Amino acid sequence: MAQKDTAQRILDAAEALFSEKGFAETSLRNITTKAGVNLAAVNYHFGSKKSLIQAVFARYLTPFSMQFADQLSVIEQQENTPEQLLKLLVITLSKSGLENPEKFGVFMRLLGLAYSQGQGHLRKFLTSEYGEVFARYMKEVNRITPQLTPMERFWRIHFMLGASVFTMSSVDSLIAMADHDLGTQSDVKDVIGQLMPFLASGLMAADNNVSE
Amino acid sequence: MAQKDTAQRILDAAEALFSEKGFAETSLRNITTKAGVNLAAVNYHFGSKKSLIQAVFARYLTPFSMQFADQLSVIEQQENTPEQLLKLLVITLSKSGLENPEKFGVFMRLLGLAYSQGQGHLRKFLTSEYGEVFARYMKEVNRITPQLTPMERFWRIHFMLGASVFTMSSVDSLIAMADHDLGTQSDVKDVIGQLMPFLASGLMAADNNVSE
DNA sequence: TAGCGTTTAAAACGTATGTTTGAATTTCAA
DNA sequence: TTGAAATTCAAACATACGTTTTAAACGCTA
Repeated sequence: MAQKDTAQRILDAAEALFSEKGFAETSLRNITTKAGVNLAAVNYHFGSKKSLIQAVFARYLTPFSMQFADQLSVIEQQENTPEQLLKLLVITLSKSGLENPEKFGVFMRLLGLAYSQGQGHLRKFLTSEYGEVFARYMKEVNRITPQLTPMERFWRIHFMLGASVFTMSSVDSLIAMADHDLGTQSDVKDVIGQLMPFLASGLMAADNNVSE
Repeated sequence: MAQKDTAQRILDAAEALFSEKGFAETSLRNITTKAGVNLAAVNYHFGSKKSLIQAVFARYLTPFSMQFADQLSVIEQQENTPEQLLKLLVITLSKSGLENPEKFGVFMRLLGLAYSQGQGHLRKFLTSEYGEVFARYMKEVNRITPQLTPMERFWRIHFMLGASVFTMSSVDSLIAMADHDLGTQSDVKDVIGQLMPFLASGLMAADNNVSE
């Protein structure tokens, strides 16, 4: 290798800039300047900007999905609470290259972008690569929520995902806002501590027959 | 006017394209082509692309915030349930130019973009224009959740906002997914019906002292 | 109708983007 | 050490962007 590892430094710079400004707003010149590599290195190592975006996700998601598949084998053979299933996600995230809260926030921001900005290629790439593991997790959610209709379960999962992604996408500025407004001093772990009972309660909420 | 109303047709086209592709991904040529007007008309009527983005939001939010301020005066003088406060939001949204679900989805998608893509000018514009009404609403939330610490309340509000924005941002494709997977046939009203008890339950969730 | 401010039109400007090129350089096994 | 492959580099390419310019067309009032 020439000086360290060009491809990895490109990934580092790209992931940081993507999570800050989005995909279209981040130019290859931004990335290569921050990475300290030549402009053409992106197309040499990754082929195109689209492939680079996919590679940024793959670096997180491939180790995560493997770790997650392992943990699922355990969970699948016991009874679980909603909090346990949620904790499995959080713990696996922290064991697959996302140990420090900063990386975690970046990852969640990327995940949010994949939903809001990912037009076609990203969506297809993600579902084709990691759809299977997700399906196994959903089976466990079904097991612990037999009282829910499939429709209720479907939507509540997405509500939970939305609350998580939205919050963690801008968790730094939200923490700053909270600390400023409330005089507290929180970190990402505190936020996750607040988030989990909220999600569990929402998932298990009583019937939604609201009287007019 | 020349043929109909150039400025309004620009706003229509811009709002549709912004909500589909985001701000940076939508060019003025996309907008003016869809609107059937000349390229220079955007800079003539709005001054710049940034001002156009702000104008797209103002067209929704200005009538909404006025309607909302009125409704708040009523709410402020009675006891309310979480569901009532949530319903106030939904109803006001549907009474201020967002009556049909399609428009509602577009609006929520724009709101999500304002969070994830709005760098500086949008954030400043929104808070300076509509921050006051939001503060009044928060006062009512405080009233009905005396058992929550300020920190719990702060985070749960953002969790609720996140679930709403995230879901409604891509509500069309989520509905399509649900209908495909479950064989159902839902609309935006159904999703809101699912969302409200989820949010209310999350907001009122019991203490978050999770045992290890 | 004459005149004036408003609005539209087509074209061009300067800049920034993703990508490609071809030569220079580095790497590493033979 | 040598030579082929892998990598880096500066430069240029073609394209798309936001914006500006200049002139023509329109709408309205006097």
